[in-house]
Amino acid sequence: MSKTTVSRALNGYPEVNDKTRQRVLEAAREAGYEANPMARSLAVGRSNVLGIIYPLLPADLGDSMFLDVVGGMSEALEAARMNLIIAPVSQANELPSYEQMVRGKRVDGLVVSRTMVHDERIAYLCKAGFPFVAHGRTRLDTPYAWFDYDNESGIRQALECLLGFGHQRIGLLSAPLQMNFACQRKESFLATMAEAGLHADPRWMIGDTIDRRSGYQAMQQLLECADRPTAVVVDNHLSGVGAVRALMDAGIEIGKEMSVIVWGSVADTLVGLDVTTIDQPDARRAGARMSQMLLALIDGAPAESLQELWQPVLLAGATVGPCPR
Amino acid sequence: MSKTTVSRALNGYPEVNDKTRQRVLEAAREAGYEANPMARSLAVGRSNVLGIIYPLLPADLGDSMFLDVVGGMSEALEAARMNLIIAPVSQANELPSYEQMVRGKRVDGLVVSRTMVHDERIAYLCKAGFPFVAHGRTRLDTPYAWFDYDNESGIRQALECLLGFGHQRIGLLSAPLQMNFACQRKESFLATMAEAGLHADPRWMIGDTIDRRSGYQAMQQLLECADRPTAVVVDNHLSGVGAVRALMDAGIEIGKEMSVIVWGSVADTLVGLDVTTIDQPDARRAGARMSQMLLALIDGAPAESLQELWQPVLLAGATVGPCPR
DNA sequence: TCCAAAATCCAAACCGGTTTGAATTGATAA
DNA sequence: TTATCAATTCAAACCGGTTTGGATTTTGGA
Repeated sequence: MSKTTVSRALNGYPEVNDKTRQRVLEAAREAGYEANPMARSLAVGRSNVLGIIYPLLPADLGDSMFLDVVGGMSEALEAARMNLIIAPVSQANELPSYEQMVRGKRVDGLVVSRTMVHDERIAYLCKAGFPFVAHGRTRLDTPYAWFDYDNESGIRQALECLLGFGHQRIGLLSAPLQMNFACQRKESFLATMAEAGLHADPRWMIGDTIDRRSGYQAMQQLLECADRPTAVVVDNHLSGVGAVRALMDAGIEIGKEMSVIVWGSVADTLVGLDVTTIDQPDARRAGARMSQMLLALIDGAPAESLQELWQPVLLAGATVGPCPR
Repeated sequence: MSKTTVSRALNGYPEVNDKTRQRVLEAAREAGYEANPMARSLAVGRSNVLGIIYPLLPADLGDSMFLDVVGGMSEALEAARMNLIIAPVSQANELPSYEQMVRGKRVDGLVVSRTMVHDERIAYLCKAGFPFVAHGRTRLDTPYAWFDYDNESGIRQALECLLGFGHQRIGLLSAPLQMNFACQRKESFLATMAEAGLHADPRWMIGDTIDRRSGYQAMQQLLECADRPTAVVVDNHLSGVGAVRALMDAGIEIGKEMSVIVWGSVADTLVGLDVTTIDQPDARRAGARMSQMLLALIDGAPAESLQELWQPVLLAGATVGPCPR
């Protein structure tokens, strides 16, 4: 029996007799044989693996949502008999890792997370013509596949809520503005405030708050303002945790003296305080969707047909109350 | 110029003229050439990749320590020009994934996390003679490489602390006892209590508390006891968060009416409450160490020389106080 | 019964590297 | 000058599969 026939029998090609196929399958099972995936992907030019390059930040980042998204991706891939790998890599090596992945053809497609406004990783993948789905958008002329939550809508919901409670002096804590989500959320913040005829005081908008410590410090800084705001929106949940903690430590009554809305689910993190949040629901389903999009892209679907915007939801908690005085 | 020479020039073999090597390197750089890792590992039988198979639990598990460990592993590997991949996989497919990894030789070695008392994954890897390091120990006759924190010492420290405060009625919330750490911690708990001449009431020892919800419910159950304990040790941090929350909701004054010690850093999670914890310091360094151990193992070091036990540290917080009257 | 078409099988080429063993070149010693 | 040995280089085999193109067998219809 030749290699050819065995290969065909195992891969379900039609030009092999049923009886022969049975014999082959039987023998394979008995010997515990399984094709060497290296050899296969070398021959076939496809690895049946999708990848995520995960940049390791210096600070802590217990990004619980990340694991959910990955979980969803992975589940969806099991049905397609594909695998997912995560390659954690120090931030400095991120771009080289992309080049390595692409040139080495270790994976058939990539998911790019934490998109920047101007993202060299995405620029590289576009230039190289390598299939990818961006988790979050970026500034780019050529069409590309992306999945994102609607930053504008989320901020608008939050501000409408605060405005409804009579707040007029509203602050914003932003992640670094090179990050696309931070940029979009800030722009939406400014636009919505302007529409409402309100002044967005620059002293109330603090940037580069991406972890607990910086969130804590930013809120402290805000509290020192002579005429501090009566409400604050925090654009990422780690900063949100720090900011809330700063309020607690300062003895400020949250939801009365100062209202707070945080983007991202703090519910899991902050025990004993029901924070009003802008929530991105269905993280797991989102991951599954991204897998499907990437598979479709690899199968030749046009990138411009693979762009999806999901809606965040404002979850009312106890950290928003009427504007004091 | 032949393939042979090029291959040797790029891989730094000595039997190639310096002038030739320079020419090759130059040309390679210019063409942006890089060897196809598939082809290489097919030929060489080594992939230069280490792996972790990450079982996706049904419930949430923002296991922040996991990311730190992975970060440390990855950093240590960059020096050795190797890569790390994490393959997330649904729990049911875990063992098949191990078989696939091993047979497919996709990785040169594996780290097994969340070890069980009787662990079929480890049994399989031993039988297959595949290099691995266990993150946590297991019950096994043959020697194997492992890295772990000293469960007995941690529990002993916690109990000595509580005993020092005069507590005698002490409860324990345990993760499922098939998990090795839970089993060891419970055994240490029983042993230490016995040594102190104290009775460990079965009603105060609750099992299967592995996430926030189960931790919450377990603590509720404990509170319903007619003669409830005055102190509780929780053997994992997610349950700890739930347990603390239950105390808060029940209006119990933590550290006065009820003392609590939690294994694992809750510090990040519980804002506004300084929990006494049994901490496993240096998660990042621990990851790095595990990488080194695995590399040594692959290079032929004997498994029995690669067993390392680090010491947890009791971090005093505000959740432990004198035994109430 | 015989022929064409379809079904089935196989040998060989290929994927892109590494490694073996032999051949060529250059240098040193007799 | 020549024999000897080391330094270089290269052709070919190999890793373990897939795929092409031709050969062989079966099937179906005239």
